[in-house]
Amino acid sequence: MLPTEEKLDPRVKRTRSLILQSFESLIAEKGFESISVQDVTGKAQINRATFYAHFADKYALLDYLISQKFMQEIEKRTLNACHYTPDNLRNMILAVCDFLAHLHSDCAQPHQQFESLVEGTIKKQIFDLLSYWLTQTKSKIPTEIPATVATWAIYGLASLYSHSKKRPALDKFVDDALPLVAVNLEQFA
Amino acid sequence: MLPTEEKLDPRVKRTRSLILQSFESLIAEKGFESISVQDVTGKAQINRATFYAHFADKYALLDYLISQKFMQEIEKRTLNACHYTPDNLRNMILAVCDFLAHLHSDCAQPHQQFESLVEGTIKKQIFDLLSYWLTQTKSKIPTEIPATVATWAIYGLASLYSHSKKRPALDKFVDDALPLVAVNLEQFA
DNA sequence: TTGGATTTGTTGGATAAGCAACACAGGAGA
DNA sequence: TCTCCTGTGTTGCTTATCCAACAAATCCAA
Repeated sequence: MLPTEEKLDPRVKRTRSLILQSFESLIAEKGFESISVQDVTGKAQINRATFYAHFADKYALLDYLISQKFMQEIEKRTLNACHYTPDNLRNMILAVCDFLAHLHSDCAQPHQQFESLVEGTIKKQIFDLLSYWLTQTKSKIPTEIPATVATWAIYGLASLYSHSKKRPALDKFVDDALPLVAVNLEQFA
Repeated sequence: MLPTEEKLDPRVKRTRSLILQSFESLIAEKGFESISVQDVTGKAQINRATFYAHFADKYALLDYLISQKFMQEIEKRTLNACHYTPDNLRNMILAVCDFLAHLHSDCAQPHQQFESLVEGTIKKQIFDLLSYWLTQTKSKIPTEIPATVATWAIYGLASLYSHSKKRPALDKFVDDALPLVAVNLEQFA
């Protein structure tokens, strides 16, 4: 379904990897908002023009980075090629919570702009994956509305969890939250 | 005198660096003799043809690597831009001993071929540096013969030191050895 | 507000790296 | 011996990256 590892020109892989690495460390160091494209290319030791051959701007780069990292989180739990079950849903919620929690500890001063960009990217990913799950069932039940509701609910829960001062035990948290999301998806189980 | 850091195309720097890194780790892993050019380019993730744009073969690569590392050892002790004094000579002997000792602990099964290639490369460097030192004096005394004698003596000493089962204290060793080399260079002091 | 400095995207032409194919040189085994 | 296999250098062509220069946008202090 998701061929993350395509056969690419080694130069392209190398350049992307250099860009991503330096971008990631710059985010940790000084925060997304204050990073310039020149900072990234300087640290990566690539030409600025080359950057623009890969990404439209630093927002596209952030989108790509976040997508990549989140996808890894999903693949780690082998949620990328399955269908809807309450247990898979539970694991997805865990994945999003983990992801956001790590993100907040890895990034300097997460400001509003950064947070909402991340939110957009992640919700897009969640929605696509959920939609895929729900269409795996033979029935022709429309998926857009339930997938939307679940997506927002899941992200909202993970956001709450990752921002809470003293984070509750994650398992307990998800135990409480899961039913409220699952109830909207029962027909696909 | 020795502009190690020229302004090069970043692609060239990157490629050389990748080649050197993978070569170094392969030497540590399986020894120089059994390394193929394909091993190096495979690990470095560069094209084999690109390798040949930089080095004639793996022997040229070894020569380059050893030269580089030795030069670093010399520069670390700021011996690259000075003239002959007994103290500088002492530091050079220390540098060669250190270099060979580290080399032997970093490389898998150092065989005869490897050792003699290293010897040739290092002696060339020592000779050039000594020649430079000796010509810094105003006098027109010929330098070739004394530089040669000192070069071989220094390398011989370092080889003895680095191969000895239980290495004696380096300072003591050099204290004993220094006068035997210095006696031939007194006229340049 | 103005003006200088910095950053942003973009372009055309130069150059390094990638790739596939080739002939050739050992080495191992039937 | 013959063949198979692996590694070596080399070549012509393609593609990605580099570079310098540019106009436009943005910022910031005077």
